[in-house]
Amino acid sequence: MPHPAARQPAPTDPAVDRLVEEIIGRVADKWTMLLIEVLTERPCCRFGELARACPGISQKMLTQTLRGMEREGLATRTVYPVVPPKVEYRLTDLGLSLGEAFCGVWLWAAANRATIEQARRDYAARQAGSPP
Amino acid sequence: MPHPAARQPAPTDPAVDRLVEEIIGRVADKWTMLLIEVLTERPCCRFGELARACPGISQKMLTQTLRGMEREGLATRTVYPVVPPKVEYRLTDLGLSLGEAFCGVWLWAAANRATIEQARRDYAARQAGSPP
DNA sequence: CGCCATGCTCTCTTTTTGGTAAGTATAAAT
DNA sequence: ATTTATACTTACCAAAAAGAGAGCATGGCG
Repeated sequence: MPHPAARQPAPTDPAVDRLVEEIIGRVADKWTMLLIEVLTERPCCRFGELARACPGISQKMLTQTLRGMEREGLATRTVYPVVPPKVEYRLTDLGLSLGEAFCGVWLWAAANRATIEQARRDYAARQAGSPP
Repeated sequence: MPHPAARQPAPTDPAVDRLVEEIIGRVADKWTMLLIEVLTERPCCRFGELARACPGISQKMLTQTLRGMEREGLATRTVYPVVPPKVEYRLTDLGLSLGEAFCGVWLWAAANRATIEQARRDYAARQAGSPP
């Protein structure tokens, strides 16, 4: 999605584009982003800690998201063979760098919040006004 | 999701956080991103042009995504009352700036493509190796 | 007259996603 | 002997998202 001027020297290879889109699709979901945020602030967390830090997430989604992050190389999972079980999660450098990259979108959203809310109101007003 | 060091002067208000997350959820989907890319490269497109530029998108999804972008203030929709119908879409400044913000993630994905693919292979190998 | 082009909109079906709840393993504590 | 804690996994079900395909409006064209 880069601005033309910002695109890397490499030519726009459609195959690369598709791959990048797929990666973004896998990586840019709500829970992954939240977990990256949590793990950036507290670099080493157990499963239960993460669950408490993500209000509203179900165990299933948490497990699923963490497994996905592990698969994509964003986080590591360390199992201590003790009982009761203990498992720790950390971001990899890759995960950390994704957090930084996503930072731009986060700041954009924060900065343009008011504009977007106004746009929604305008849109709603137009919808209500024109049909009659 | 900002890095602690990069967070804006404003304190981390949880209400703002939730709003920002919601905005990102609405704005950061596959088709919206693709459309922003297309409309950045070719600033004024008709519906049919956009459909052709997004291989695999259904009419329904295209309409739906464009309406969403209009609602959030990312794009404008101009209807020419002719027959057959003619409708033109353009990015707003907000839409353009989102493209720029998202550029960071795009570049991250492009730059780390190989690393991620390797991570996936490693993960798959670990899965295949340990169960037995 | 009949057909085409365009940008939808509507309905129906399939796929995907996510929630809930129960089950598992095991050592230590009571 | 029973309970507790932890990190899952599995089965089942409901809701949401997406795809397929038909229908619509209408002026110009042959």
